[in-house]
Amino acid sequence: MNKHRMTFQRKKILDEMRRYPGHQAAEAIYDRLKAEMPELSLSTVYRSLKGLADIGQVSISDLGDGLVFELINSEPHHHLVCLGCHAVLPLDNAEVTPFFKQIESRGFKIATTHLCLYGYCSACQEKGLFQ
Amino acid sequence: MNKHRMTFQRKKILDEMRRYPGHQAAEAIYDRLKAEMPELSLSTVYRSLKGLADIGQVSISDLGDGLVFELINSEPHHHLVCLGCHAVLPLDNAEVTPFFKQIESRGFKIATTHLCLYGYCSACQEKGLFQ
DNA sequence: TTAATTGCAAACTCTTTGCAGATAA
DNA sequence: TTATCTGCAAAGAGTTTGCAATTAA
Repeated sequence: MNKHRMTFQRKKILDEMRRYPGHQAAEAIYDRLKAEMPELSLSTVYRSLKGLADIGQVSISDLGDGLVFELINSEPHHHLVCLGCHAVLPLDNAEVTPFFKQIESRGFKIATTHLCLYGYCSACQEKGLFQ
Repeated sequence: MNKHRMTFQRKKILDEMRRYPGHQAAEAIYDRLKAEMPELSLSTVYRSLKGLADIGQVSISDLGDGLVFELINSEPHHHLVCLGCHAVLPLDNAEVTPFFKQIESRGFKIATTHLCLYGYCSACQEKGLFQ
């Protein structure tokens, strides 16, 4: 496997990843493409994503819930997740960047582009919905 | 499952975790205990660790290479996980606290006590093991 | 042409579950 | 006593691999 071919399946997978930026499981991509490509197989999705990772178009990470794939150019995006009401609040990248930069200044190159912090929103704190 | 019993197996598992502090896979604990408890089963190790997590003695995380279990020490502790070599590097709480404090200053109370950031250690960056 | 890719099915690893007997409280 | 726990085996997820047919370059 030295040369990489841009097959119909891989084009479709890339298109689909552009349509849904951010981390995605192989099966999520597969499920959505399956509608228009009923003969597509999940192993092709896995192999294509690894192939796309080889040529630097896709990143692969295991963030603790199975492999997730992401287009290399996706914008960093972060969230605060409320354990009380399950609200998902945006966390501005500008707020995260200095923290990441500080860590990177000592040699560790951070790949995390989707940070999730868990806790309690102000409404749930007032309701006493924490610890 | 409302009450938790401190069985022989769970005592041994706790002892073993005290002997090897830090993140451990269930199978690693199982393999070591198997020597002196040949009848021990891996499912008992998994269930005991989940039981110990229920009563707050053990934490469970998935750092990208399967579940790992760790004795709880009340201190928040954070890690940098290398996607290249799976090294787990400590991230000092003092470095994380100001970032958390800043977010909390706007009303969101963070409950996350074990932050994991994924990326590439300096050795893997040199090897080109990223992107 | 021909090495890379595909779909399918089966294999593999890690984790969970059902069950009947054993045991801590 | 009795709800919880155990070992075993089997089931489940998620991911990978072998194979013969297909296809991009």
